[in-house]
Formats: sequence, C-alpha cells, structure tokens
Amino acid sequence: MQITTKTGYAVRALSELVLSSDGKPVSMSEICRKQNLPIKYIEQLFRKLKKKEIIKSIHGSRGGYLLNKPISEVSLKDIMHALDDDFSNKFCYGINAHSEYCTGFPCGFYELWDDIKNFIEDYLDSIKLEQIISRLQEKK
Amino acid sequence: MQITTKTGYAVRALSELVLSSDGKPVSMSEICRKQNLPIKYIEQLFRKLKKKEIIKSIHGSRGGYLLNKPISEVSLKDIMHALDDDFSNKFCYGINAHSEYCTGFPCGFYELWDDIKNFIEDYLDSIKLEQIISRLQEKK
DNA sequence: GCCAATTCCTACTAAATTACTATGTTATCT
DNA sequence: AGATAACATAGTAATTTAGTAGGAATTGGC
Repeated sequence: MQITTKTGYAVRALSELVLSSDGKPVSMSEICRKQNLPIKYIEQLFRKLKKKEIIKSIHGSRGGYLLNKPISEVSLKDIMHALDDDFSNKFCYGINAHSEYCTGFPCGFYELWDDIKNFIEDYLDSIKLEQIISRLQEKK
Repeated sequence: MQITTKTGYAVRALSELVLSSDGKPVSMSEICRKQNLPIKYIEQLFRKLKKKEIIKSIHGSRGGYLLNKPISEVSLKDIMHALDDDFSNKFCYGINAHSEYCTGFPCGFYELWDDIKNFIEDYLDSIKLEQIISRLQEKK
C-alpha cells in the first residue's frame, strides 16, 4: 500500500481524462501528450483500471477512454487497489505470515497492523477524484 | 513511507527489548531468540535506531541495548523514519520530481501528495510504543 | 475494401530495493 | 586472557518498479 510513481501517473492520467473529456472518448496519446506521460506504461495501467471498471474504452479509430463512474465515486483507494493486486494483503499478512521469522499467525501484533491498514485505507477512500480535480482547478 | 517486514521486525524487537528489560541492558541474541528474528539483520536496524537516539547500547560482555526514551515518546513514525533515511521525500518529490515525466515542480498535484503524507505521518506519530506494548499485554 | 487510428496483449529489461548472509573488528566484563 | 557482546562493511538472491519493444485486434472514414 505504497504511494509510488505508478499511483501518481494514474492520478495524473485519470485527471487529464476527466478534464479533456466532453462526453467523447479521449485517446491515450492525447492524455499522455498533455500530461507528459510514458504512453506504453500508462496503457498498462489503464487496462488494470478498466478491469476494475473505473474506466471504459472504445476500440478503433476515434476511440479512446471514458470514466465509467461519477468522479465522486472514484477514490484514491480504488485506484491504488486496481493498480496493485494484493494491495490489501500488504500488511501483517504480507509482512510476517509465511515467513521463517514469523512467530505464528495471527501473532500479538496482528491487530495493530490491521488497524493501521484500515485507518489508512479509509482515509485514502475518502479522497475522491472529484476533490483532486477541483483542487487542480482552484489553482488556475 | 511503507510498512514493510523491516518495520514489523523493528517493532517486534523494540517491544521485546522493553518487555525483557528490567533496567539492565538486553542483548541482541536474547531479543532475537525470544522473537525469532534474524540477528544480523536486526543488528543493522538497531544501529539505525541508535543513530536516531531511540535506543542506546552498552558494549562488551553483559552489554546490550536499552530504550533511550520513555515508551510514550517513541512513535511508529520515529521508528520508520530512523529505518528509512529519505522517508519524508517519498511523496511528490520522490514520485515525480526530477523525472523525465514530471510536468514541473511543484506541479498541480504537489499539495495533494503533501497533504496525504502529512496526514499519514501524523497518524503514525500518534501510535506510540506505549500503546503497542499495552495491546500485547491485554492479550495475555 | 483498405487504411489509419486506436485499444489490447505479451514479453522483456535495467535499475533499485528488500531482506537478508558473511566475515570480521572493537569494546567490556570476569 | 577469554568470553561475550556491540559495531562495521560488503556481498547477494529475490522481488518490484518503471519502463520499452513489438505486434495483434478492432473500428471509423474514404
């Protein structure tokens, strides 16, 4: 559950998608040109976002991508979860379990890591694309 | 700013240090035996914790480690910060800046990442060793 | 029907990070 | 002197990250 370049790229690309779309699909090349992003990499990220139904796509010429949900219903948690398959396993389970150096599962620390995970996930879930985009527009 | 095995190990080792200490130093071998941790790895982590004055050490035979602060004054943030040098740079600066695919620094997303970083860091700073240890003891 | 534009798919890779191990050296107590 | 510790540095296998490469499949417009 890390915020990395990948997360940053996806947020930039999704924001650009929303800002550039007027109901018509926006092409990957337009998104990446406007946001200065590596197109082949973002293509891969968008395929993951599509699998989780955050965006939809239209094939062929004049095709492109569209957001599949209202901007108030797409959170940072949703995005990160789509990009990172075992996002939710990254805490105690990912840290300790199945390791030679684990003291048993669940150990005395299990609930600590779980509480932290839940707290941070809830926070990330409270940050919607809507707020991210309105922040951007305030600046202009 | 990730919670990884490293963080988990450090928390286990520090908790064991606190629980095993009755004013006298606790040796690395005792800590690692009781918590089933890889000793040479934990040694390295403890050296970093010492640099940040979270623990202190006594050399030679009958030596070992002691906590250098009250358990109410050592937070998860402190521990993670000690283990990971550029902990605080891991957000926008680490994500975007100085990359070929950055749109300028600070970009429109800078404050978003910064706010998130601060929120999570404040939360991690609110979790003290004191609470972690009393959680452990409740279970017994 | 053909061509261009576009998404979709798989495989590869260089660099960095993680989670260690190995091999000592130095300091202190008895 | 010898045992017991902390301290230090270097190496390394596995994994992840952040991409690149090369193409296949799909659709709109002429």
